[in-house]
Amino acid sequence: MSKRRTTIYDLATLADTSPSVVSAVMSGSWKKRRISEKTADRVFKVAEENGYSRNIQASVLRSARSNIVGMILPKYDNRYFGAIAEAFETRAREAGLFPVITCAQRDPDLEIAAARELVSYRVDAIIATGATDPDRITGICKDAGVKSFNLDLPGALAPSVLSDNEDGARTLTDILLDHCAATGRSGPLMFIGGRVADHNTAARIEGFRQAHRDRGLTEATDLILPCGYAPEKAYAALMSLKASTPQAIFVNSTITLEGVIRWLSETDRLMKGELPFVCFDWDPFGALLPGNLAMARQDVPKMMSVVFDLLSEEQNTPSKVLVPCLMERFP
Amino acid sequence: MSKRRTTIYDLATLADTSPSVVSAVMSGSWKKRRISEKTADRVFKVAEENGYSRNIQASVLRSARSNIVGMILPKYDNRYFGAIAEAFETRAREAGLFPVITCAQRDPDLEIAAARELVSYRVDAIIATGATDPDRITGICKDAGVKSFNLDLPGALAPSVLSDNEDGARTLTDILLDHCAATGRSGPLMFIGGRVADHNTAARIEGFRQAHRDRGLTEATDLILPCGYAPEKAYAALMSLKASTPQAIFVNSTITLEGVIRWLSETDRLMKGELPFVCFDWDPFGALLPGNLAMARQDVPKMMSVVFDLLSEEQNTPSKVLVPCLMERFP
DNA sequence: GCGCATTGCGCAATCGATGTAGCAAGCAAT
DNA sequence: ATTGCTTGCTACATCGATTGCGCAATGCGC
Repeated sequence: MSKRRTTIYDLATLADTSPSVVSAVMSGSWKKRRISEKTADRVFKVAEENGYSRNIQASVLRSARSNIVGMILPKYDNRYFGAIAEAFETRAREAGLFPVITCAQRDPDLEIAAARELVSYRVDAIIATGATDPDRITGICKDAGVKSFNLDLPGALAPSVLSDNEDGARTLTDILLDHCAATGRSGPLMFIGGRVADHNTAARIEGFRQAHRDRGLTEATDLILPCGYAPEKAYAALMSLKASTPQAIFVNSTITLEGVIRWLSETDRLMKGELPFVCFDWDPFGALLPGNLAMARQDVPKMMSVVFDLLSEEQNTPSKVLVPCLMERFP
Repeated sequence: MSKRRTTIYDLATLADTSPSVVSAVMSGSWKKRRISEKTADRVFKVAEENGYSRNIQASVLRSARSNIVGMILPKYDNRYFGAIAEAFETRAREAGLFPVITCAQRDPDLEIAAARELVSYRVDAIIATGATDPDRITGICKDAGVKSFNLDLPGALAPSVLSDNEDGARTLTDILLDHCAATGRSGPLMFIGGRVADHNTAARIEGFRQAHRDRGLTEATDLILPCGYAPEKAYAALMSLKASTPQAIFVNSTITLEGVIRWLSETDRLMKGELPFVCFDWDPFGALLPGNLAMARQDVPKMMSVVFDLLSEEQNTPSKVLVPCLMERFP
């Protein structure tokens, strides 16, 4: 272990040339530097033979740009964030950048620590996904001259890319209401999951309300339960329901859906498909559960596309892009 | 953007001291280096005021160790790999290391490229998770004097940590066989998903067979379908079933389960819970599907524990640790 | 045989942090 | 007054790659 690694100086000696030439050859800038093909081949050969690997730290130290992009992600425990992680890595590589993801566990302090850490690594940009305090992260980036972007949750100080939550929620609610009308259900709908302070939850509640208003219905406010995202929270909220159970449910995320399903299952309502529901966010198994009418699948590839377009622009001014959700409807 | 960043030289001027002192203070080694508390406080203050952030590239370049650990992961699209990613990040941070995960999309070439890239970043160690060719990765690491470990799939040249696939499969099969006996089913069981060349699939098939042998049964070999992990593959395999349908199914992964469930659902068998199954790997929604008898949940925290214990050891000699699965049984 | 352009390459400074070696000041013991 | 030790700090070389500048050699036209 830990033998000294081959450097451009070693290769220069072996290829009987200078470190500058080796550097130029290995970094790909050798044509611009007018290195002859013959010399370049010689360098490539000895590099190959000696298992040379460029020291990126040294390279980054010297040059201004690091070609590293950082992403702060809350969790890896659902398909949405998993898809974001994969799409991010793919696009970053396509753009010739090295992707670094760091998971902040939905912990505000960890988010800030992660941002500082990424800045220490001299990343060219940070994408803050679902951050609790995006503007604070943007602040840290600005101090260091690092571009920053918000994904999934918007901030006021940097470009933000997110799903059109309001429109998605309106469509989902329409599906629920149509189904109720068709099956002769007339009671109130329930909205469960999320936090009111959370931008996305607020937007989805607004969409939920609007769908009601559009039909001249007044939704029962007491059936709106933004009890947090965690499955246990939703489960507890449902168990302690005082009022009569709802006719149908709008579930705010797949994480919340886990709790809802547990409740449905334990109260013997699941298999009968007795209680129709829709869900914001998509999961392949969740899609197959009885009673599931539709899921709003967020368009991750499109969102990431927009982010990387913004990334390639020179300036880094606040803006907000809404990406429509894809609707997955089940028979 | 891209204003010049504050360095230890700037801080040295501002705090009226030398760069060495600033370096010692910022790296935390100032007590050992006998810097007075007064001076240290002065440095801390100007660092704070100027939003100083240490240049890790410069630091790593100078010192031998980088304190970066890399992980190569196939995908982020299921709970198992998601849990691995999170556990890895958590443990790495606890150990004072910076975690970098890179996703190789189950692509052998990308795996190798990823290994080379991580080596370029001078990582102290690489954990290859579910790699198609772990020994090749170990080779690249050895050339560079980097420690390497295999997770989930074993290699011959580096320490390997994986689930006890054979034992888990045997237990799962026992559950299936018990259920069949109790419900008067006597036909053959089916094993579906995975690849025979894949170590884990082979081990699980062995466990599956053993459970049969232990009861004096001869399982029908033609019902062992290692058709790959992808949902579509499993779906296609099931659709083109010539023989009579099996009495019960052993599903080799949650990814494969997606295809199985689609088939069950489309052939109208799912909701009736007509076809009992078990599954290697766990998923919260999958756990609630009708007919699901049990899932083998791999003990990710324990596996990661073992990996980091090995990581802290001096040598890096091949070995193999099997971690038992946790069984989740459903009523 | 002179001037000028082009080709191919090397020199040396530089990026920012680290740590060894060494120096000056202060104090105590002899 | 001298020696020896501690304290608190500074100077400087170093890690490995990059890059502006310059220099020698060659080709070409006249």
